[in-house]
Amino acid sequence: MQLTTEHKKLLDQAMERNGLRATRQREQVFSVLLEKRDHPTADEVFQRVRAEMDSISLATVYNCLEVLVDSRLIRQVNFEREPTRYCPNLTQHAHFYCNQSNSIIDVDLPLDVSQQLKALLPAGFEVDHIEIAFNGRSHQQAT
Amino acid sequence: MQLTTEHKKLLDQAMERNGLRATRQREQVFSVLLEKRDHPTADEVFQRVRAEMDSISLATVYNCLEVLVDSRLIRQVNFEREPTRYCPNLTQHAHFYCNQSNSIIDVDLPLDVSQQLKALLPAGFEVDHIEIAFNGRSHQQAT
DNA sequence: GCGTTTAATTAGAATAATTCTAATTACTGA
DNA sequence: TCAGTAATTAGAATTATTCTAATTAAACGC
Repeated sequence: MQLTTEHKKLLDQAMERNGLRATRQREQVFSVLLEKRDHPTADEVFQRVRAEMDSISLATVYNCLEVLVDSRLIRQVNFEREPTRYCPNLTQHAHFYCNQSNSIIDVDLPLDVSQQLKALLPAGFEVDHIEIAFNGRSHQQAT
Repeated sequence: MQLTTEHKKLLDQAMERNGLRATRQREQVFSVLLEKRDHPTADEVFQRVRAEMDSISLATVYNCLEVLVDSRLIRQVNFEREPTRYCPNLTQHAHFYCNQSNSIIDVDLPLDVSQQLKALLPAGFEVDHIEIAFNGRSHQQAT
């Protein structure tokens, strides 16, 4: 699978900005994440990328994921002690972990709700990021 | 350090309820968590308990922590890829991770706010638990 | 109280995700 | 084309945690 020109540009610019190179490996990893947005683990990303680029190593996948996270092109999602998962959804959102299907669903987080959360903090607390994880069951289709 | 009679009773009842024994080790682990509420890791708990009971093993500490979590006497807190931390604060609360001091501060979570969060979910989503982690810096004293 | 059953503890090995290391390969710009 | 730097690679190392098998401790029936 190929990156759309739009995403390719996004990647190129982000790499440029950080003095890094938009390598084939980084493109592929990014592409795999955009293609199937099911919050794969590093190992799952590795399997998927390998289907198209069988020389890639797991270490490179980890490296690419780190670079993409640092460049703010993707987000890292941690849940309990499970392996880290990755998602390309950069809008403010929370995650819902369905215990039944073992899947993760993005939940849109309106600005006013995150403001309200920040308002819970005493003065002098500066927030970089809020991470919200719901845990439960859904009778919906998983994404 | 000793458990207060109140906490001892709490532990005894919880163990009873689950058909488990309130062993010396479990008492000590519980006591250590109640004494210094700084969200220690399993290893830190191990160090602290060992000061009073030098025969205890790390495996036992892990076992005790698991039992206490399962019996709902303590809570498990995960942050990114860091070692799991434990806290005896059972009230609804979020956590603030200060990047500066590397400490964790409990943030009270009013019922109406958690209701509001649950309201973000589409119909058919049943929530067991919401986990909220703030990330940033605080110019306050860390607890 | 004494032996038996069952649960808990222990030390150390095993596991699993991730990071590190050192060597090789690929870009980039003079 | 060459030099210099960045990225990739394979495999070793690390780290938190879990597992295993053996030992110890507690509880129960008598």
